[in-house]
Amino acid sequence: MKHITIKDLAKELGVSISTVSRAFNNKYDIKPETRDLILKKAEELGYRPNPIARKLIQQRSYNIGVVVPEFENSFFPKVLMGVQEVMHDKGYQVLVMQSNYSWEMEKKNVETLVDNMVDGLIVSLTSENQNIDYYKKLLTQNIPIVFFNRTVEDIAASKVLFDDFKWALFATEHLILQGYQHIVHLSGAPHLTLSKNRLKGFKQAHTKHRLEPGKVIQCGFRTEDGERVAKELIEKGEIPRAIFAANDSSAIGAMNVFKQHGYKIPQDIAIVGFTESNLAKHIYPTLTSVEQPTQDIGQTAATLLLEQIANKGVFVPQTIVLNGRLNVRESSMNPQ
Amino acid sequence: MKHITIKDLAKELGVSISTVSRAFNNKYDIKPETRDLILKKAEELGYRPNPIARKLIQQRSYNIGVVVPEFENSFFPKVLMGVQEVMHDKGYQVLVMQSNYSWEMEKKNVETLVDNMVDGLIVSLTSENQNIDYYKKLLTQNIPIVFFNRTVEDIAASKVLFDDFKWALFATEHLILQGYQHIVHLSGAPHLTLSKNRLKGFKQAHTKHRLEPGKVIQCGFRTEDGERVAKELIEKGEIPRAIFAANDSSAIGAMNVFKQHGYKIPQDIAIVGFTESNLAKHIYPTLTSVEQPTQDIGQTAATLLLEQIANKGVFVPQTIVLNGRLNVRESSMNPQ
DNA sequence: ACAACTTCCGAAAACCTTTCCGATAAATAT
DNA sequence: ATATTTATCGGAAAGGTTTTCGGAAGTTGT
Repeated sequence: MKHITIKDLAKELGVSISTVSRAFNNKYDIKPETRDLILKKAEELGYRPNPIARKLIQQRSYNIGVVVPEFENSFFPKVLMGVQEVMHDKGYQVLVMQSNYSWEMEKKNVETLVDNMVDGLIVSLTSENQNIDYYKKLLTQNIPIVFFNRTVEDIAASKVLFDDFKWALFATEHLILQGYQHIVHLSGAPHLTLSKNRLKGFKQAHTKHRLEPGKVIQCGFRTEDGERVAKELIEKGEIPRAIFAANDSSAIGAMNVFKQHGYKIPQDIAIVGFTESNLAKHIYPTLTSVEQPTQDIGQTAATLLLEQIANKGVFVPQTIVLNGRLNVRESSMNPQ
Repeated sequence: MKHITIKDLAKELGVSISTVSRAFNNKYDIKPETRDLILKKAEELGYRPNPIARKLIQQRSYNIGVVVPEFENSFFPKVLMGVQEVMHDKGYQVLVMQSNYSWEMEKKNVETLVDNMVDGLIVSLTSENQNIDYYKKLLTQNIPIVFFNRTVEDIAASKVLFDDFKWALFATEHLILQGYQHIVHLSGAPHLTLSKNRLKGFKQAHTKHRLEPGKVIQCGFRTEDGERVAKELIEKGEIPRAIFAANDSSAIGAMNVFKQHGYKIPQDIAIVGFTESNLAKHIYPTLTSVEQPTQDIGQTAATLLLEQIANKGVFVPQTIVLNGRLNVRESSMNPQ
């Protein structure tokens, strides 16, 4: 017993295929009574239009695709929630693929999504150097894309971003105002704009408060990166008074190593992180961190994409920058 | 300028459509030279077979769908990694949908996935009572499904499970062997088999060691559930010597509340959790917890599904139970 | 030299829908 | 009463591929 098709339903009712189709897409040129009749019978037989065939002829799917590097940290899952919320409201389904920080896989993911005729894409780049020509080509083919979180400057697409510079400045300033000097920055993956901007913010805070430029250590985003750097610092005997890390994972990695070696947080070393992992308020001591409006990021990205899908062809790329919050916790409170 | 189709490519080369198709599906009845010629030209023109059309006629997609309740906790993302690993190896793409702990959404997700002609499904149930008739229908329609983590007994599908009973017993036993008595169990959502089994394990540990039955408090899986229960216990003045929680989130919630009220962990109260959240080894004190083989769960689920896809029609449902590990940490170490 | 295979390829059907175009009958206008 | 519009429907093309079937060569066997 195979799938029941529109033909079966039409024959069953003694009407033509086109009429059934009209009923399902409720077109104007069908008598309301016959429409109801068809819909009722369809329900009865369990008929549902085959979306594959529909996609093939309509060249659209009412699916949108989201591509993220990972969802092990809570950041991406949370923005995903935002995306889903508005998309489901509008009758879209959300297909998610993770690229595992590999740009080859990212490309493959985007390709399958496009091949599956998603009506649009929301993507957070794995690397800013790697696939951008491919994305530009996609854009010229008029496929709606909005980037978030990790993007690249010179691409004419909509983006929803976070003001990394501003909030890195605030975070650093917070440390300065707490009376800390000689702050060290553990910077993120150097090729990402967000790393660069956080670094810039760190530097700007120093010049603003007429301090010597703070020390910068190339670190990375993973817990192990933070651990490694902390160990190096301990070996060299260069124990900083305060640390501003480019994200929570590296902050926590460093913090743990320092704790293991007997340093007290924040008495000996103050620490602030970035991007509010869900560890921040549970770890000991609780970690001061910049919180991004994750849900909101997802929602605006989705809304932007929807607009773009609606006015296909005649849209102007928008860049929306969202606001955050600095959650001050124990790890950065100067005890004196 | 539209998509380039098989027809364009055929005309360009002066061969028939069928020959081009044969080249791409490398069938036996095509001359190797013409195949190479076609493939080269295709590369040149940027032609790729339209998967929608292909799905429509082949009734298969080389996509598989995964439906999970959420991916905010690291559990599901990690099994997802396992799934992706083996699926990508075999040339499958993985579409992920989250049902947000709503069985209506779960059903919708499964429907879109099926409509999109995924070759199979891997799902973790949101509720064990709600959609199971629907799943049974799917099964009779010969759609390969494997369940994991949250499943239901009387359904003839493959499952990959964890021996919650055994590991709950071990976890409780660990507390007993550390010298703790009067252990309280914070149980999970009562309608889930995994909650029941963890509860059973808790009880079994007591009878095995000839102890009074331990107290059970209906709690839930979220951090707030643990917080609520802890507050209630404090109000009533019934401070337990040890707690075995049905998962890490509730354990952590309870732990935080107790800590805030001045109780020392583990000196005053020992705690062990379940399912090794990524908080466990970062929180203070570090949390003893049962670790599930997440990656492995994903891999076996994927392998099982692949088998089932291969021998469609003539397969016997398999249930695979995987082993875990008890990570003993500070929160349960009896100081004396 | 002729039959019987191989090897390679083209034509056309099939997958399931939507949509354009035209047809019929009823309703309105003249 | 005739002409024109409106409401409703059916036929067929289109979307892009795979696959079955049959045919034209070339190859082998006797």
